[in-house]
Amino acid sequence: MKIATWNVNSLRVRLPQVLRWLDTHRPDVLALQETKTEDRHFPVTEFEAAGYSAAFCGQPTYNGVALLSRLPMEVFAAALPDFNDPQKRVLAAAVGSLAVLNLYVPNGQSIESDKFRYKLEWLAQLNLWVTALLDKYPQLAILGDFNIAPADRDVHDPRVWVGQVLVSEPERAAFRQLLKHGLRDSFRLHQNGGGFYSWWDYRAAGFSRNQGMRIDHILLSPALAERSLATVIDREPRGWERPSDHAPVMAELGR
DNA sequence: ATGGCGCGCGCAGCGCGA
Repeated sequence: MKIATWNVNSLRVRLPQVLRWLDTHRPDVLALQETKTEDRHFPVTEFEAAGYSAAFCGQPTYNGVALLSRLPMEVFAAALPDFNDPQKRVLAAAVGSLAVLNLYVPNGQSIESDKFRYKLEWLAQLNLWVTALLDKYPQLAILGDFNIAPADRDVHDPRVWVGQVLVSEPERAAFRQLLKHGLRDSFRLHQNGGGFYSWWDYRAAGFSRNQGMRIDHILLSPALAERSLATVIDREPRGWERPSDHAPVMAELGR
């Protein structure tokens, strides 16, 4: 089984690339973030023609998440519970024996910003929810754009980013809190080195110089981590014409 | 070196992303 995540930075613009990538890799589930697409405009028929059913939770201009699946899918949440938030950043579904939680974690903008406080509150509420989810769904995968580089090896030049949003200690502490539940960063089950990124700035030729960050993740519950065969960041679409600034990340599960 | 690009919105240029 293959599950994947991709921040597409507008599904309207990136639809041909998503269809191309699905056709090549045929994941069972693909979680999308930053669809920036209202539900009434979601390209359901295009994905159905490709063999995927779709669940989506969108809004105009900003945010928006979706799940594509080749297997029957039953949505059980479209928001963080007990957290009043108009921003569409969460979509959770049961797919076969798995529970899949698609997240678009707030960016935070800057440490001084109100948006940063919102990010930390959002992450705290997520941590509360994950405790309950793991009880109910032992086979839980949490995937998406976390907007957190967990460690300095996930940042091209940590000195430039010290104390900034995406790498600050409070954000990393929230990420570690998720791992304390027993969740594993699936990429790190298979690769210990640095220099592996999932996002590169459009500016300053970030991709061609591999100046990026690893902020898109697939976390696996203990039961799923045991089944983990591989997790790869596919850099290829980042090199296509008019790319998203994020690359897809895909995990392969055995048994 | 904090701009640099790309997106939506909407028709100029701004807010936002990371």
